Amino acid sequence: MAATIRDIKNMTGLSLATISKYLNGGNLLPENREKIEEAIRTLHYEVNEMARGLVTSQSKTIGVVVFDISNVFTGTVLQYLGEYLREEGYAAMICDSQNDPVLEEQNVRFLLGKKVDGMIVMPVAQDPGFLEPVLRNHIPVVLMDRPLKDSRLDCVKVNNREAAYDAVKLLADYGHRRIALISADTVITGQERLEGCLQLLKDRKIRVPRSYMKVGDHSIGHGYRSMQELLKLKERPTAVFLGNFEIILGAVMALNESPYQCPEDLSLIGFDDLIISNLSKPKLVLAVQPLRKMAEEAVRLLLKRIDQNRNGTDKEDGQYEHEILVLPAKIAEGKSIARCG
Amino acid sequence: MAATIRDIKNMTGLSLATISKYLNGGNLLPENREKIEEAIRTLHYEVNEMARGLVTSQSKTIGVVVFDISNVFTGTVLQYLGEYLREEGYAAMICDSQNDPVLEEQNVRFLLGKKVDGMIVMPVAQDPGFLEPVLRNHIPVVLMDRPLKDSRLDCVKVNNREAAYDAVKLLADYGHRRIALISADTVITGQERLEGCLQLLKDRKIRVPRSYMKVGDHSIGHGYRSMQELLKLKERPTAVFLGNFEIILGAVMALNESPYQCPEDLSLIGFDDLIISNLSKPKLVLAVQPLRKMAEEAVRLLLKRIDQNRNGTDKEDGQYEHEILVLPAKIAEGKSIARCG
DNA sequence: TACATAGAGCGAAACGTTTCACCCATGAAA
DNA sequence: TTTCATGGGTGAAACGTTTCGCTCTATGTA
Repeated sequence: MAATIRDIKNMTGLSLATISKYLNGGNLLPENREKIEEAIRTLHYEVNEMARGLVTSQSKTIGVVVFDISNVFTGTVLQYLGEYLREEGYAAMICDSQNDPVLEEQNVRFLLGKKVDGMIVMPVAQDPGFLEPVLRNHIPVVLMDRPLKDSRLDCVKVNNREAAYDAVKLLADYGHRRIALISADTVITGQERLEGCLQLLKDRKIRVPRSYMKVGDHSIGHGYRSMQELLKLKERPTAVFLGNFEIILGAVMALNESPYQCPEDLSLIGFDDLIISNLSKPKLVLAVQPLRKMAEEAVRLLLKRIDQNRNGTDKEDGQYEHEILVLPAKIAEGKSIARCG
Repeated sequence: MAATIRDIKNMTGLSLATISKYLNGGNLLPENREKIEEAIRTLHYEVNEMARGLVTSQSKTIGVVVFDISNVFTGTVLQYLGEYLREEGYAAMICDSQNDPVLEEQNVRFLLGKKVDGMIVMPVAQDPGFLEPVLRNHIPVVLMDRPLKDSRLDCVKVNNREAAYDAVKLLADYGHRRIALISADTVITGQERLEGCLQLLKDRKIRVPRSYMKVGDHSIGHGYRSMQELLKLKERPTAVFLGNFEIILGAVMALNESPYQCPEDLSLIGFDDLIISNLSKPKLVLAVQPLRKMAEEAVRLLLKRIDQNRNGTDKEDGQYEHEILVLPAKIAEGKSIARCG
């Protein structure tokens, strides 16, 4: 039904090889170039990527596996990933793991069957075992956001520990000593941020009562309940660190329902995207992750690996030194922190 | 590098045809079946979908084009779509149009080049022209959420008009007469909801002052500002209809920052997902869209079309009667509406 | 003039499947 | 005994590209 290269051959009288050369940007006489272009136009010809893929053994398709597609963080990253991949002619096959390691493993196998040229993975599992089939097939993988303990895996992440450290430092610099943390220990990013917070508190010799440590998961509910509980304490904190977007959302809701004001009664600093800073009042001080940059670097790194693979540049057994790219989250100014004492 | 059907042939002594038959679920002697299975296991064989696709001219891939991947509504729909497609062995290639009609058109062409078997589109353009190349190639398309004026296009959507009508009716039934609307006219769904609201107000002979009509877009900002303005009016409304998720988010934030309480001072009813009902207090009354059902039906319909296409069941020129599936949004109970007067 | 060189084009083989038409037993029905 | 269907199996031709090695012509160089 659809036009093929052979139709163009019949129309122009040129050979298949020449037409193929044209399609792949080779040199030919302007005259022939013209002919081919006209044929393509009138025939509505489009390259059949499956045939091309069969011979080049490249699908020009990247598998993307995300821990949860239905949240804003993931959505934003996917948006940027899509952009950069498209620029390079790659399509993204996106699979959602719904925070389920079993589903995640299935996703990886599924994409492998689809012959993707590479994968970008935001993992849910803490153990890299599920990537074994990918590595065995020498398909390049780049992790995002969450590193895994395997020396063969590249990763693009954010300096969670340092950024969280700096965030709490800011609170301390403003004179706060009663600092509460609402964060998560269910994922590595949360753990790292927590570590950063605690490190600073230790460095500054600031004691944190048990009741100020609200460690749960990255959910609206956890943020909401934790903030409610904090506000009920006899000795309320004067400042709170909020570990991610969902936690911020929940915590701010709880605060707004209370009689307390930010920053007069409570200073806030948050970690994550900046959409929220536009809507919350006063504007929140935030450690902002460079999502766009992360996506760009992940794509760049993955495409580099793919290229290395094709040119056999990789060492014996497809082993190369893995790269861990750590991008800095920057503190964006706002008005949610008041001087204390 | 990777094992092929030919390796299996060499290992088992069977013919290519027989092995292919096995792969596609044909009948063979248990003995041979056994042999093949062992060969597959030891060779780590996996079907090369590109070769298969080339001869069957099926990629087992569906293109999904969404107006904006970075919001929760889209994310949730994508999650469900992915599930159902996967069940049928299809992968999803997702493209984000970033609310830009130009990008949308590019996305469609790009996916066409990738030889997708069908497309699911949540469109940004109001004009169906950008789907022309798809229709010309006889690739089935199913629209979601937003119908387009073209008799050849199937669509799965929600009864926005009726649900909005019912939502406002509920407010009226509770005795409210000063009802404000925060909604959008920039997309067809918003327009339909608006129409539903206005129809009821007309039926009940309830007058709406200009200042109660907050028509903008489906954004947090619009919800936030509109609510602020409504609360500043000398004659405040006693109830407000909130047109979608983002508007709810913004409006509730603004309300929480104000001295007014819901539902004592202001009754609320919202349109969209139910994540928010868990977090807002009091629990919001919502017209909930059956997102899961929508995804299921869209996939079912699309796969039906693909099947019809293959079996040549479609009428001359690939014309069949299009289907517009309208699913009911249901009002979910909550506590955000108080009796009035 | 002779000779190398580069550019443009060509034919044919390959990529890894599916599928068509055909073959051969085997066993049941006539 | 012949005929016929049936189940399991086969070889070879597709599918639509890319790519390898070759030819031919024109151009520049000695």
